Amino acid sequence: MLTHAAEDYLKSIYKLQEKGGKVSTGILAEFLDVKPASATGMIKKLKAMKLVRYERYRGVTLTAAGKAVALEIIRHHRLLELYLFKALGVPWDGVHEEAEKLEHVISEDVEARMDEFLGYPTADPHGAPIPDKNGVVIQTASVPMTELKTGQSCVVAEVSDSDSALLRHIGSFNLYPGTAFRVVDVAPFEGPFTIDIAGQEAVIGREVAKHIFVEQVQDPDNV
Amino acid sequence: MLTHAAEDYLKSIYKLQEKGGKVSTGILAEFLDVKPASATGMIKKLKAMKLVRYERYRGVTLTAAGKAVALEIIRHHRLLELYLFKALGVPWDGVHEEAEKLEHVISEDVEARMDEFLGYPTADPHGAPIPDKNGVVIQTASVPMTELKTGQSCVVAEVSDSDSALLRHIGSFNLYPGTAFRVVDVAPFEGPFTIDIAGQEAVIGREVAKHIFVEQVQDPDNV
DNA sequence: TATATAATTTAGTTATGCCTAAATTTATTT
DNA sequence: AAATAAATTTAGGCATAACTAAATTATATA
Repeated sequence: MLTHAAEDYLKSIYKLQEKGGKVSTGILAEFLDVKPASATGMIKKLKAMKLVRYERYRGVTLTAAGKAVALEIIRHHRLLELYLFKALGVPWDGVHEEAEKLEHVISEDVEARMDEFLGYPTADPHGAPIPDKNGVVIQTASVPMTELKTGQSCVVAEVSDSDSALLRHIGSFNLYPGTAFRVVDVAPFEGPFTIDIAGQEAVIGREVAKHIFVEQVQDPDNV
Repeated sequence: MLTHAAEDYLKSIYKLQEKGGKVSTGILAEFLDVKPASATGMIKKLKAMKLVRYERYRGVTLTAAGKAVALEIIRHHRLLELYLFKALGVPWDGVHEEAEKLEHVISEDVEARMDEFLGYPTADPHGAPIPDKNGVVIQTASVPMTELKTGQSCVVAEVSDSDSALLRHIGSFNLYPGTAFRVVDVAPFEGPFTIDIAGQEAVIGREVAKHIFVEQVQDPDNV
């Protein structure tokens, strides 16, 4: 069996690999809040287990076996988040931290039971896709809210889940995945977004907007 | 924070202390399937944290602080067992193993939510008492089934939870906590018990009977 | 092309928690 | 009271996973 640390490394490599191919030791170390030397050490162990491809100074990528493990852990994490949210009422800004500990520990049996209880869901409370039992992920094409222009309408697809204070803030505007809104104004000089959410206006700063991803963008001028 | 290993030691010391006061290093090591030298090492660390009282060759006991930690872990474990059983349908011979891993990892918040969901229960699926938030345990006066005589009636109070094959076997007779039965016959020379469970007869060997604890014993001759 | 800077790796250290083997202490017999 | 048996402790190791500091390699700049 893999150690918790090894599982965390594989999960992180997967996530970093998604946006940019090969993953450097430094990026990986930073992502895991660990010194680069520590990352080198773990990468070597993972290579010996044939879970990653690696050449010194050349970065690391997952093998098929490594990717399968990474997706299994991510599936655990996201199913747990949704289960904690729906079955136990844990607030959406708290589920990430809790799932981070549980993901390494639940059995496949319990996972299957949660999956069934939830009706085989495809997204977690933050809108992130839940890989299926075979590791298939349904990716949606979403863009950061920062790319929106005045007048555009869209739906929240996903929100970063790592910062719980940020999640509480976003939640205070009811900007959950699935929520529709329209951009009323974009202030100049990198200014904030004023948006309309079901009749309620809200002002969203750029730093916050970076962490909100939207889809189904409709430009009213082209309709 | 305490390590998982330290929590397991405290839990074990508590359980051994219940039946027999001071706990020797050897007994503790055997219980945890660890070498006595390992137990000595951990005991010293626990003493430094003021969680146990200890003098070499004199055995170990929990301090108030240590007992509080032990009861908290036991509460986690038993609430988890019941939650897995009731909310997710995990069979009663599987909940122990799963809870053993989860007990060190769930937050107090999630524990409180499970407690509420379950309606503030007082016993786990095997009949073991669940300590309350303040560490108060309601002990019931139960006796091993091996002490029963022909003709006596009683109710199952508790069943050992550590051996899952044994639990499956006991479950096949429907001998769950709360189940009433009457002793029809006790075979001589340490022989098996024949019992009547709601009209169904079952033959229970002595090794199995040792792990079943009963209460409310009624001797029909004295009624 | 040479050099400076940044990234990465190596080597050696620390801490936890387990192990075995040998030495020591305590308890039990005779 | 001495010998034996049992329990306990000490001492020395192993594995994991982090760290720091120094050495090496790659990349960018002049």
